[in-house]
Amino acid sequence: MNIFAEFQAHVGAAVVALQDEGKLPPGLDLSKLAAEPPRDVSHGDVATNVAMVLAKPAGINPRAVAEMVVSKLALAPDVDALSIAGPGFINAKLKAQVWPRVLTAVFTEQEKFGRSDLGQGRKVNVEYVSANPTGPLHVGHVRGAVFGDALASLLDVTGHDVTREYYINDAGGQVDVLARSAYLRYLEALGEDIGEIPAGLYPGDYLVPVGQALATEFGASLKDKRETEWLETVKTKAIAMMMDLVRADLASLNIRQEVFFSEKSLHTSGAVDRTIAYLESKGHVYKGRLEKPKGEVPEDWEDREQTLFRSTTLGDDVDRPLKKSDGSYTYFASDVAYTKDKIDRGFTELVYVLGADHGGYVKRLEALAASLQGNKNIDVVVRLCQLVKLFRNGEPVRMSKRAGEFVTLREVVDEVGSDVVRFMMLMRKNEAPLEFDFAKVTEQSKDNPVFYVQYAHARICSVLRKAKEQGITVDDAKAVDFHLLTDESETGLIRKIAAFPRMLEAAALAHEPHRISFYLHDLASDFHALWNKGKEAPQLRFIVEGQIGLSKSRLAFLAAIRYCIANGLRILGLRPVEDM
RNA sequence: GCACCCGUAGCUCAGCUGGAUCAGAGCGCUGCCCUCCGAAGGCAGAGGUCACAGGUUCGAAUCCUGUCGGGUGCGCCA
Repeated sequence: MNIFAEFQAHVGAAVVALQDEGKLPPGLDLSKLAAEPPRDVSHGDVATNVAMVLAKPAGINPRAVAEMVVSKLALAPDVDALSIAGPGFINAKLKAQVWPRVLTAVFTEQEKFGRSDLGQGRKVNVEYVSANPTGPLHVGHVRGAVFGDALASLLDVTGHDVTREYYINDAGGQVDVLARSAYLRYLEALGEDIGEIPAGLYPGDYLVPVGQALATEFGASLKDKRETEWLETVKTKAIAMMMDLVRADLASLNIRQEVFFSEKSLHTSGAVDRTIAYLESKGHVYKGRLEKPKGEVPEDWEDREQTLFRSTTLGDDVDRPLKKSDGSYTYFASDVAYTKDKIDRGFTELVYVLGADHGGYVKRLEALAASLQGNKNIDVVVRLCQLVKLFRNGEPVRMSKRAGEFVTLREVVDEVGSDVVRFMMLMRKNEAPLEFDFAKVTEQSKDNPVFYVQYAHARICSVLRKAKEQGITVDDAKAVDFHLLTDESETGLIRKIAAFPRMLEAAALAHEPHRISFYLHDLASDFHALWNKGKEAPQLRFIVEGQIGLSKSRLAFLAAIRYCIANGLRILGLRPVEDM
């Protein structure tokens, strides 16, 4: 149940009715129409901007439009009073009966409360993490991983057909480096003294098990061969083992992607050749020269003719090379085929969650989709996640890339827990940098938002337990009289609950899961306030001595708040706790 | 040089895709609230020229242009 969506539907119907009567012109664009909670509760329960939206295209002044719409809306169910305010806002006060209905809806929908069909089953591909398979994930990957996962869940509950995907960069030079590094560990496992790991190779000891596995599987058979003979074998094994590592890291954060897409497969299947030939036939590929880069010029820069993707005509800054000087394909060439593959799989929205350092990549991804979409309409949504700055007791945590001395994802999760990591990553807009202090996020106080929200949930559970001990239980919404909830702080909370579905839709449209975190913090805050009110005003407590009817309605009300918090937390990928 | 992101209270940040007495929350500071459902909480006070200057319209923290400041990136790495 979404009172705002319902009201908006009434408004839409009113407009149609007025058009039928010839009072409003046909063909008006209603896409900007909104029904939302007013800033100030004293204005009412729902507000709509119809009049302002339609005034100009209809050529009628806003107040007049508002009056016409009001005359129709007066007949709508649940509407108690309407008023026109300011430049033409229509404020509606809803009948008292809606609030009990909201609570009844939550109580019956339970885990499903908040879901919607906003996306109408649209096929959305959410690609996130996609870290090179050369080692365990580190802190730099955490934010994108959590963000992508939460966003995918958010799109899922709002009616999208979501696929969570990881692109494995298993085709470039860095996996050759991986193979050479693993080969050293293989020699080590065979008993050779390998000494210090040479610069340019991966020194991390997470490759030791790979060496051992190679030794077990192949014995000494790879030992005296030339690199060209063992490279593929070692590479395949190493990548497979690194991906197991990555999957385990992700699992520690409760993340499970369903598709792991291999870049290499795009080359072996001929998809890269095919797609580039296709683009060529469409005139998007040509031979030409690029201007010298303006910033720091690479040492080996040379002016040469090359195969280019004409992305500038589709909004990019420069055309993008598809082949290196040695004739092999660039990384971008793989992306051409990969994008085509996604489109062929039926996705019409491609979401990319990338690190902020990939900002320069956005335009070419958009250009790519535009060149490959054919008669479909493909939306590309790129979300960039800013850096996470690590602190411990206010002091920045130093990291050195040398000697594999970076903080791993696993270390962070092991220290503070998956729930804390996830919530903290979502307490900021993705474009804003984020500070993460190991000490603060595990603090058990209101300063810690994760704790604060979980505490509200646990407190509710505590009351429900206590009530049960006293023999008061609520199983059926019909047996509850929600009209008994009349205190301001109660109705305020009910309004907030009623806004939950709308909040989710808005967050999904904006691709901003952090809104859920803020909503939950807000809801928890209102709840804690109500709780404390009961200390001074005993009649506001949830369990009121001698008043079973009132107590039951309060308990059912609490249960509704609980569903809201729990559902929100689950979308963010946290487990609501009943006890702490 | 160009592109993208950011600039809101002393600090960390929200601001619901242009809405209304809208300039907000938390921390920090000051003063309060447990005989009582979990004080691991709550209430109240103080604090800002929304970086700056123009523009768009009924209306701008939000959109456009320019300036200043911070971050990221800029062919043959992935």
